[in-house]
Amino acid sequence: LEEPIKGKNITIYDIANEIGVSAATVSRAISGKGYVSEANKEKILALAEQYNFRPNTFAQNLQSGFTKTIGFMVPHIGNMYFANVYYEFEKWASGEGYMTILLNAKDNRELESKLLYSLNEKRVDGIVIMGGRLDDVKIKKQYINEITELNQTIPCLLCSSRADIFGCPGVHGDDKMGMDLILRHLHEKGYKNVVLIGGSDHYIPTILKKQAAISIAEEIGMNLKVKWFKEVFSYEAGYRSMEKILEQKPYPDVVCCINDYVAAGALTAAIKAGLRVPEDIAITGHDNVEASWIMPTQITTAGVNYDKYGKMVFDQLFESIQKHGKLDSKVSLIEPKLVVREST
Amino acid sequence: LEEPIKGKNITIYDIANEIGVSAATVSRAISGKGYVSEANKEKILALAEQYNFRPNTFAQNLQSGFTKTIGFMVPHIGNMYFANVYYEFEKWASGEGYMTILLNAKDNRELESKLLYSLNEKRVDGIVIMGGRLDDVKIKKQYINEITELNQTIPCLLCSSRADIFGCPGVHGDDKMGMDLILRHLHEKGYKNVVLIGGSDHYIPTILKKQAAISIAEEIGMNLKVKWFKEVFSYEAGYRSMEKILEQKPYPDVVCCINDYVAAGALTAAIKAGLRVPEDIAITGHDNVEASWIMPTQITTAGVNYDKYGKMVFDQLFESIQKHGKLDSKVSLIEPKLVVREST
DNA sequence: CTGAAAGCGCTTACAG
DNA sequence: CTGAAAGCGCTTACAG
Repeated sequence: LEEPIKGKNITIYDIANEIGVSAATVSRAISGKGYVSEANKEKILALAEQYNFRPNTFAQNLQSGFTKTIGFMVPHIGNMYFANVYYEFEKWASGEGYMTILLNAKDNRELESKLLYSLNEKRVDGIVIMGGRLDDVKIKKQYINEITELNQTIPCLLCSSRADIFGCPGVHGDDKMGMDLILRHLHEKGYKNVVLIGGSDHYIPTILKKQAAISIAEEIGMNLKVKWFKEVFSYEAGYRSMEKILEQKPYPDVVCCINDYVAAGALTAAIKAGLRVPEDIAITGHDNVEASWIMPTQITTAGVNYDKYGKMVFDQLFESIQKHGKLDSKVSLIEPKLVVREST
Repeated sequence: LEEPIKGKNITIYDIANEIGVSAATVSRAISGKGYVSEANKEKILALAEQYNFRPNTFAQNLQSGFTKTIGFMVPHIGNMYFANVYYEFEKWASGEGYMTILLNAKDNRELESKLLYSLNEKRVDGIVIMGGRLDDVKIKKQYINEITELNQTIPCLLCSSRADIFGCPGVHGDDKMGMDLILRHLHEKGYKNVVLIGGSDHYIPTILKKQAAISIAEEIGMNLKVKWFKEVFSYEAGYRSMEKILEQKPYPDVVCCINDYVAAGALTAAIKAGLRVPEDIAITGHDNVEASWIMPTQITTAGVNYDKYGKMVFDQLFESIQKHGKLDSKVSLIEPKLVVREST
């Protein structure tokens, strides 16, 4: 086998010359579009194989205008919630021949803008955004416009319950239903006094959970208090919040946490304080990430169907790409499922 | 401000026509390379700004041959070891203007081949590979050749201690030193009988740890047994292995786990069995991922400096890109650091 | 300092 | 079924 000269890539012209046909014929043979005689087709494909020929993607892109590349921006891929969605998404995306660029925006709003800008320059075919500014209660008009405008050029899909204010389609977990499942489960188990921790009134998802919790608790007759402390979302937040809660008796029967990281922290603080979970105090989480099942006392949580979530994100984005970003800005909700474990 | 017509992208020709200069001049003004009169430059940049003009990346790529894109293949981004390295890598990569395509190979050797193939087609500027076939003791010649050949076209960087057999540069944690740190720490603490679990003789990294453990234990005079059970690497593996170990008395003083997931499983099994950690039995992990510090009994582990690891991976790959893949196949080891926690 | 022209590698009507 | 030609949008010697 002759090796192509290193550095010089094989092109359709090389193949065309060697066989004595035109580049157009080679192109047809390789792409499988248009007529080519069987004889020529065979010769061309054989030589292409031999030279290990790959059509130059840029040239193809330049022609088609598509990159078959998608941008995916998360705050931090080390957060298993994002990692899980990404993993499932990538499966579907690569199934359709898309490659995905994964960006960590580090919860930095300026950086988000920069990254979106470069994704735009890169001319990806579509963009998925999770977290960051999407969840801010107070959000600069400019940060909204940026995404609205971007969506005119490149279809965007937002993992947010209020994707519509950005004029984009959205996919999000049904947090209200999640709270509902958890509180009704606790109610059935006979728990009466519940405290909700780990959120803040600066972030949409935690506000929605809070509102849902309040109205459901009222409906089923549970005594619910919301205690937002300084730290939010994290293991640390859960740990500190639980410490604060245990400063005053009587303790609540159960502590509902805004997510599983908070729950893991709360669980640890409870154990350190010498309490038994769930006998002395019960704990619930949200999202069903690794943190919830890895704990020695596994945590009851509202499970996200990540497979469905990732598929929905891809499907919606794909549809929007087909429609050149003209997909309406409706939000698809992913139904959670109650996962009962040892902590309740 | 006039909006460009939707769908029709602004090109240097549009700008050139409107101002009455040639496309070449516009190109020079925008790229900043070559001479342009101040007067023209100003007009051009102003109009570019107004139209929000972005040079078409494909056209540029077609010209330059570079994509400023890197491919990064891991078995599963939901494993925090990979997520941590990726996160740090991406930071440095985007600092240098590279975007990174993240691929999950799902520990499927065939899929790995496919993904590498498409990365090749995509003409990324460089490729990072973690896990998968790199760690197999028995590896098909074809799987080795694939990477060796790929590295001729696209510089590859392997996160493996034996990158050299693929003819590629490598970066890897110094597992031998990690075992050393852990065993000496245990020795100092007075532990005598240690069992190593969670690995298998089918995977290079666990074999290296095993060999290191055996020779170090002998050197410092500890009694070490290696117990590989059927399952490996995972929380489940740790849980089952610990169960097996607790079937027979006397228990070892301490169980060393091949990684933190295994350690988390082992810890949980020990707690379920009514043992106190570390009083009744001590446990250690490896890698310092979330699983090690999130447990209510935090796990002593060999900490990877992920920041340094990610930077080294990028630096080496970048250097290899500069040298057109002609970087020698030496492996850079990242020094671990002992992280002492509650489990010992 | 500027423009005409060639070239990067492919695709796709169009004419035959 | 095939080839000549134009075009995708940019860059870069080259001549002026």
